[in-house]
Amino acid sequence: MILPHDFYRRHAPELAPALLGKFLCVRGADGQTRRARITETECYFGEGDTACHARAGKTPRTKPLYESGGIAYVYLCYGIHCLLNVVAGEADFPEAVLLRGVEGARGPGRLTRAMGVDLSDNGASFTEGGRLWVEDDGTRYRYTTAPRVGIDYASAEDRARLWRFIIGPARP
DNA sequence: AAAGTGATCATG
DNA sequence: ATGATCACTTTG
Repeated sequence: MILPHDFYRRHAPELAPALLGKFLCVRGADGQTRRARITETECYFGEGDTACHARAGKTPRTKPLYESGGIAYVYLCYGIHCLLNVVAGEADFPEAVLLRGVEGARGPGRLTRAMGVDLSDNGASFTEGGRLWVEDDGTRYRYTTAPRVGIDYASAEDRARLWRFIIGPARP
C-alpha cells in the first residue's frame, strides 16, 4: 500500500518512527523501481528547534519545509552529499524527517546515492504519482531512540532530545 | 584524526 | 564580493 497524504500530516517526532520499516521507493530514469526498507530516521521540528534548518526562518533553501507534509526536502551537505528529508505536518510549520538509513545503505548520503535521489527531487511529492513514494507492507518493528548526530551547533537541550530512531531491539 | 567539497546565508 | 558554516564520507 502506498502511503497517502494523510500519513504525513502529523508532527515529525511522530512521523519519524512511523516511517521505520516502510519502503522508500524511487523510480529511476530507466523505468526500474528501487525499493529499500527504511531503518533509521531523525526528526527536525520547527523554528524553535535549534538543530533545524528552519531555525533562522524561511529562506529560499528551507521553503519546502513550510509546505504541507508528504513532499521531499533535498539539500546538499558538505558540498558532496544530497540528504533526503520527508516533510511532515501542516503548511506553514517547518518540520521534516531525515532518512538516515535503509537496508543496504547506512548513512544519509549513501542512502541518496544508492537510491538515485538528488537535488532535482527537492520539493517532489511522495503522494502524487511522481518518482518518489513510500509503501507499507504492514510489518511493525521495535526501535531504539538516540540523540541526533552532526548537530553540535544546537543548544544543549536540543542536542539531548532523543529524536533519532533506529530499527532494532528496544533499549533495556 | 582530517581532508574533501560546494551551496547557502549573513555580512560589507 | 567574500567568508564561515555545514543534518557527511572516506582515507590513513
